Amino acid sequence: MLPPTNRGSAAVTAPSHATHRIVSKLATIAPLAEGEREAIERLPIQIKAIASRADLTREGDRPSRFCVLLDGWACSHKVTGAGRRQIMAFHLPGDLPGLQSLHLRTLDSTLTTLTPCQVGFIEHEALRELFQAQPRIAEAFWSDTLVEGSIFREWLLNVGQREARSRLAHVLCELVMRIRALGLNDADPIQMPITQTDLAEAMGMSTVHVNRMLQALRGAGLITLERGALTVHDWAGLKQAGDFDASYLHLRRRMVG
Amino acid sequence: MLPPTNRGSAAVTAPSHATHRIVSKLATIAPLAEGEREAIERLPIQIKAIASRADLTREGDRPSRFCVLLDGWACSHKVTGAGRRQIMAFHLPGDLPGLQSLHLRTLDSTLTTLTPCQVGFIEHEALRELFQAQPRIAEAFWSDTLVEGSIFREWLLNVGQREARSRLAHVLCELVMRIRALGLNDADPIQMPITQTDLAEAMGMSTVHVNRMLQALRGAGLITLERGALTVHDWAGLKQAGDFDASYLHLRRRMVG
DNA sequence: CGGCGATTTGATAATGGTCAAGTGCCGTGG
DNA sequence: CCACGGCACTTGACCATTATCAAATCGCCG
Repeated sequence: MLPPTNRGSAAVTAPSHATHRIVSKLATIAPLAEGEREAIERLPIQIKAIASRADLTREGDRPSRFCVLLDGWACSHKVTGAGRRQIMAFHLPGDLPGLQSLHLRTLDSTLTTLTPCQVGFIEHEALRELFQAQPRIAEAFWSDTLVEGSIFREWLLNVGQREARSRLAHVLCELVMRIRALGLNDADPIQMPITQTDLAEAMGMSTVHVNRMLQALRGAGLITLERGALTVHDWAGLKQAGDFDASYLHLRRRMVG
Repeated sequence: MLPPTNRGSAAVTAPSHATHRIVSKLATIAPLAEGEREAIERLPIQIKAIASRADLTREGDRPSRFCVLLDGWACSHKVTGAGRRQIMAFHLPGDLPGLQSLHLRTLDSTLTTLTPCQVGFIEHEALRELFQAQPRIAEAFWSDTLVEGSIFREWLLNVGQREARSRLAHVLCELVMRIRALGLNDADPIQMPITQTDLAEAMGMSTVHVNRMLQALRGAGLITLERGALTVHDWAGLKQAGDFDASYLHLRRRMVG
């Protein structure tokens, strides 16, 4: 009668620190009443430790549950027939990657960890019941998927229209803003555990060119990025270089200038 | 006591042919019960005729209503600080562009007509009331925004990773599929009232290069596109050239091979 | 007929890709 | 403690795709 053993640690009832991450994330976007927060924190969640560079779900899967990233970084990506990879989104702690599976039958991108991660899994059914009981919570989750859409649009603008240096600066600005909005890493340097190849695949450029553009930004005195640690020396300059305006993130409170 | 005159025709109660467009569109994505269809068709809608190349809503607006495109083509786009435009999405009849404004305070892209259009406007309030009465309808609308997100991801892959010829073929495949799925234009040639400059701005390439790539596709015997009329001579070949797989459109019924 | 926008063509240039090789960092195992 | 191996990063040389600029043609509408 013992629970089945799983790879990684598992707990079916919510340690509230896990579901609380969801509340914090949603709170950056939509207002939540106290009762709503509590209801979300009572969601049954199963927590697992996942290794770095492991696929959580794949394109075409039809999962019966969705993920909450509790700790670590992940990304969603797709690959062309010619084998070229595009990272569609970087996921930070609190993100709900693949929430779309709640309403769309099949997943259209692959979800992969970039670092070792703590991931929470919540059954669609549990969320659906919660939505029935408290429809306003559904609105908050819906808002989250809408913000995700807004970020995709900005990425499309970025990849389609901005030249390499500006494109890179823009992505760095976004990551800094999102990390700060979560209150994860307020002090410099900011932990940014992704490779230059990851950045390249997110921006539709070659790794070599990312390297050179990083050097350009460093040379201009805007940033340093070494061993996964980013220091922004000139936030205004970086914003300008990246043509960055945070409104597309739809954050309720602005953190940095 | 006469109703105020508007540019274009206006009617505050729904002619069901207008709201029926919404039902048809949603039905391509999510199943709807008969009662749900009827409830949607009773939504109060105000219909206006809009000229070609006119902005319906702009980035930063906070509208109290959202649009249904009833007839004609439109697009959403954003502009970089350097003045370069990216079209984020083409909107066909039945589309609900800017539905995001229901939950996000400000719009993050500009909605512009590409042809003369018939547009329906529905107050957010009316939709919110409908969602309260029939939560399953909210799911259908949510699904629509999720499919929109899926399309953005595919566009990102397209713009970021596919070379020009393939990128163009992919966009054409998508438009053909979406038009066919709506049952708008089953016969060849397909009306495609957009300029090569529009295509260029959607794909992040120059107009000149779009022109050359169109010639390449024509030279390969795949299509002809002249005066807004597209004929696909070799659908399988076009799909292959565009590395096209329609699953990201999340259509419930597949129309074309 | 005139004019304007859309399309087409040619010539030139640049951004950024590819290829190849070398350096540095870090964890593993002897 | 040190040698090894692998991966990330860096650099240089070369080149391809695609942008830009300029001008001509076409088609449509008034």
